[in-house]
Amino acid sequence: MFPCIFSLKDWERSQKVADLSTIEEIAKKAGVSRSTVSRVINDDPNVNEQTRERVLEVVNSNNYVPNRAARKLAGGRTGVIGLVIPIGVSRLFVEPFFPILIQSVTNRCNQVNRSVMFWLGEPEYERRSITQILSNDLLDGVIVSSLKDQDPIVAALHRSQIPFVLIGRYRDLPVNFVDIDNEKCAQMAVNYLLQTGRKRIATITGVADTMVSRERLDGYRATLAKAGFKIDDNLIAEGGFVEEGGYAAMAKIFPHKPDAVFATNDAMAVGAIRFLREQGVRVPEDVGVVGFDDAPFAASYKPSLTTIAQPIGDLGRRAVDMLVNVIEQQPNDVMNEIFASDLIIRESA
Amino acid sequence: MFPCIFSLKDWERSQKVADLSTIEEIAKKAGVSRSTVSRVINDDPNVNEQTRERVLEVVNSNNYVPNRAARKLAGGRTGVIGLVIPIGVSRLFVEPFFPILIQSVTNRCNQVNRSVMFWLGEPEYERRSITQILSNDLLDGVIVSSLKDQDPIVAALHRSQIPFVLIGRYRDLPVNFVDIDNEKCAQMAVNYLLQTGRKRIATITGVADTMVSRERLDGYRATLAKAGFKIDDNLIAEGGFVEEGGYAAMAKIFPHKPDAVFATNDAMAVGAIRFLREQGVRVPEDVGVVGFDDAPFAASYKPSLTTIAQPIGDLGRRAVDMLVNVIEQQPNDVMNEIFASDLIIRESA
DNA sequence: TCAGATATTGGGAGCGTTCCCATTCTAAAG
DNA sequence: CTTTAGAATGGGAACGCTCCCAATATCTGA
Repeated sequence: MFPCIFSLKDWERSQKVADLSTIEEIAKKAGVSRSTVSRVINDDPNVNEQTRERVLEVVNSNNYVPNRAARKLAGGRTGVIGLVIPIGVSRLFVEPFFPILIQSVTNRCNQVNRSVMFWLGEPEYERRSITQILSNDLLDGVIVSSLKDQDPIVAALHRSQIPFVLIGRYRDLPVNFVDIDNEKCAQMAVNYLLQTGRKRIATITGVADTMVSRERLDGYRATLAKAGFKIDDNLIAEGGFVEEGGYAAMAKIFPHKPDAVFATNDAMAVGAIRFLREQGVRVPEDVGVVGFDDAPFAASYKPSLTTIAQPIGDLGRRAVDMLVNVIEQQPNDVMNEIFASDLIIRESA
Repeated sequence: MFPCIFSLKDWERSQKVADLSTIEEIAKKAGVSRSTVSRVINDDPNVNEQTRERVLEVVNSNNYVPNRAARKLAGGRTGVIGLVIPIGVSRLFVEPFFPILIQSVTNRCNQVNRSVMFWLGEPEYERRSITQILSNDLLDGVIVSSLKDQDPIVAALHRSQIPFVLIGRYRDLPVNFVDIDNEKCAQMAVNYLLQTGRKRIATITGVADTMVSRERLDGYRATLAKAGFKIDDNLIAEGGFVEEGGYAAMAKIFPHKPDAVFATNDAMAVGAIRFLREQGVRVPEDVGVVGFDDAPFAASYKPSLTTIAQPIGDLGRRAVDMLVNVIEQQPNDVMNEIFASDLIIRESA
């Protein structure tokens, strides 16, 4: 179909053609009406089996793809899903969460024959353009990840009536989302540290005004409290989910003599370990470190990271499936799904 | 415009509305015709200045955004640009090149009021769907990065007449592209190693059937030859642009006693250093290592990496600008732009 | 054998734009 | 005061599809 091009000669020979026709042309070739072709390509059951095959044959041999713009305009779907990740460059590059998420969402979309339209985090002044785009256009639905608490996009989405699914819950609003149980994850991490005899367990939190940070911190607090420990605020510091932040947070915590740290992602865990090393502190002998994410580097890092593995791929795939379901079935109730995570025990704690 | 939502009450109160109208409604409100509004929003000069202002006022106050599907159907543009990066997961996660590229492309697109549709690398069987999508749809144009030699997408793009720009040249075909001078970069790296007295300089190449690998290898060969060295094929190994590959390549090269390595990206440089360390070899004292990319971790790695810094952000931005230009001006000649790169000297060589 | 149901098909209308041509308005020139 | 070029504006047609209803073909049972 699409030959490779091996030389300039090939290139010049290769003719510019558009072998794709309109539904009307396909109809004529198949000897049926526009409507019948439309039914075939939209899987309408009310078509004679032989007719369907004949049409399908013409469709395939002509490499016909329906025009999405026309389809949308006529009240149909474009098959385009928006993916919005409103975070800054620094985290996008460093946290493995995002590339994996992006990959799993785009892959699943391809599998279910959808395209992905993409928005990365922007300075505030560009948010307006995002909401404009969302509220009109070519999108059948939207997936949004990593929201901050006061992000106006949820309200915009809601107002514009476009189907959407969040990755990570948003306040306690009744919206569609997929998520992990962050509190329980934190509980697993802290409990493990307690089991290994740690007495002064610190935590490095992520970005302040996000559900995910709050939940992990709540889990940390609750677990310690339940074990009969008093919470020492000196053992809590914010790291913004980036390596440098982990380093700085560890520097703040260190004078208060922790014997373990629950870093709420792996990037910060690495930052923390870097600081500890510079102080001549041994990990895990003197201070145990638990991370979060099971980043690709977590296993090969020295020491390899004990960490919580989120099923990021599952989150992305399920978000797509959920959104497609919302688009097609328009259910009345909101859908939620919580995925389980695992504690991966390695060397660092 | 879009208030934040602070509670369930807010949520319930927030009404679902679509305050965006059609061009016809705007026209009525402004007391002009559909055509005039169309002229205004498309910057047609044939509009009375006062009329233009009046229309603009209505447009803004109603938050009107033209329907892209309708626009496309009527022969206009959608303002959507496709970004295709046909590489596998392993590299996407590891090489900083891609997130930075993605970020710079999407940011620039936002700046020039375009949306980005996104395709990541896929197994071969999905390539078909990519070309299908490209050849029809909502896209005004396409940016493609990181092509392999035999990738059929270029031919498909050419045939379908859609404007496109490549990041990294493709064979010697007359197509629009932005690129760096890979041969010269290799020359810089190797020359530097020569200047520091290295005599047995090895290289770890990337993915075999790509221009970029070939060019860097050519540059390596040419520079050594020019300096009067004989090329020793034992000092050349392929690393596939990933850390593991760099490690394995170094393992192959090591028995042949190199005193320096030009790794054609930073991930492989790190892999190579990991191997050398395990052998008790000191970097840079015993073996100097030069990387490529100036990845975020390059500066903080121990030893910090001497590397070539590509202007990735510039490449992405320029690709967008070039594509927009092609879309709007439809120039007859192809456009190329080569960006300069820098050698960043740090500890590893 | 025929009414009535059911399966299948066809075609008009309309989605919201842009493009193009026709019309109206303005102002300068005769 | 009329004519006319040019500026400004309006509206029909078309883009390619889906939806809906009407028309036709086929089948069922009495």
